[in-house]
Amino acid sequence: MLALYDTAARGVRSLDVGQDRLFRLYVCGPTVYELPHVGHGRALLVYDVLRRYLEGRGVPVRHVSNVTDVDDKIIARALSEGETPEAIAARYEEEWWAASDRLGVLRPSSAPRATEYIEEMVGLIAELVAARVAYEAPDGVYLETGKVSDYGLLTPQALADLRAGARVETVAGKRSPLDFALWKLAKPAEPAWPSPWGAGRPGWHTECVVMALDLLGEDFDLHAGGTDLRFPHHENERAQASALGRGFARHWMHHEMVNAAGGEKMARSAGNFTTLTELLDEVDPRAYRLLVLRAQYRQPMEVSPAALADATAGLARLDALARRLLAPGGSAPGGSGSGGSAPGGIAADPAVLERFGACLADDLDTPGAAAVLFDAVRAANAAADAGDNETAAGLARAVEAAAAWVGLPLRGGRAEVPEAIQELVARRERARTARDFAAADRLRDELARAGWAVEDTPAGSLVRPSSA
RNA sequence: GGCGGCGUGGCCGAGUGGUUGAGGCAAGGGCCUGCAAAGCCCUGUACAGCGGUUCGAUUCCGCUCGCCGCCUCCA
Repeated sequence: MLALYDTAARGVRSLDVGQDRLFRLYVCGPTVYELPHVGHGRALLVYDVLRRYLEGRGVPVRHVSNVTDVDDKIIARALSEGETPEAIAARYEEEWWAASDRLGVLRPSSAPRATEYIEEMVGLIAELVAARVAYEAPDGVYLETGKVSDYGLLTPQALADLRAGARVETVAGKRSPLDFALWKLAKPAEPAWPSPWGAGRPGWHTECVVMALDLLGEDFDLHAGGTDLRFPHHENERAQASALGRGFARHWMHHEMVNAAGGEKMARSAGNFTTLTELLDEVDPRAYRLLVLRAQYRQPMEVSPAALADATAGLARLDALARRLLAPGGSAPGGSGSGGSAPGGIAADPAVLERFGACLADDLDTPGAAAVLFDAVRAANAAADAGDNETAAGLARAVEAAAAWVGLPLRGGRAEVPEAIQELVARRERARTARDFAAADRLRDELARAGWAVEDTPAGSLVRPSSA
């Protein structure tokens, strides 16, 4: 029912999922110190699709995703903007959820903040110190990675090589460059919490372990995040659990990054989008979802104005199908021939949904699933052209259901049409009936300038906002 | 420097050791339409280069070139 590439196993492996057991998912969330960018959007969408796939299969999912609200970058931002770190974190967390909502991403079951877990983190660090896998240095407490027997599970390269080439930051008292901070002693004016080692704040890698174990328990099903988190973040997370003999993630999933057009750096001046917030102001959020779906999650993906335009066009094709074959009664073109709304009671074509689901189950092959979707669109339109409304309706219903499954609601319904626009449409209809096509075309131009597109169908003229 | 990944038609993007190359966008031709729009039908000498393995490679192996990521900021 689901196979995913597992970073630890370095291959695609089946996951143990079923309707009778809770699927426990942990996704690394954001550090809230700036506006989310398009890459964050991809991350949100990839795991949203995974979750919707499972839930659509009837699998209950507990989805935990943290919010890092205490961190060096937040502190730096606060200093540069003359605000408190708390205010910075609160503001950008709000922006994060706003963008997530606009994308139509389901909120996690739990979204704990790091600052809500300080005591638990101190407790875990104390355990690590007691187990002698962590030690105190002048500026904090470090985990001694050399004492974790399976350190490097997620990291293909030999740790010796890794040590050799890396920028090595010399920290007095650190026993190995690979050792990482569990607790950072506070400098003056920095946010601080009490601890047995002095006032300070937790290192970044500890919150996820503590939250995952607390909210999901040991041996949870899947831990996910961007490839950039594979090392050191995820390696270090699991090192802590491993050092204490706790079972951690059974499966590790990493999605690839987003690139700008042609390797160009994303910049507003280049006409690219940099923040997700900006992007969502410019394009239909569903178009970005479709763009993300059309790339496999383990492949880098390009986000450019051209790519977004492409996705927008594809989305318009889906919406056009919904408009033609799924629109509720009323002004929908009815009857036989080239149009007709779906006859009631027609079920979604099961073969389409089956093929669609099979693609998703196969390492989240969303490009394949999209191909199934668009195949069905063509078949539905062809059936409708041939007057086979029953087949057309079944296929259209399947398209609608499949798209909705991955969080892509289609817009087939008539938009609210202002009275003035309706009047222009009516006048144009009268002109056409009178075969005064010059007048009809002038009215169509007028509607276009007002942002409305007209389509003449056997059942009458339809208008819609020209952007849709 | 080390490690990993990628290079498929105008663009995006799947996929496969073998007579017939998913899907989308764009383009050209046709049908439909008063004209459009939407839709349908048709149209594409692709797999970076060079070697190797093989009866046969785009698909496996090696090398070269190019691009990208990671090597304790990072989705």
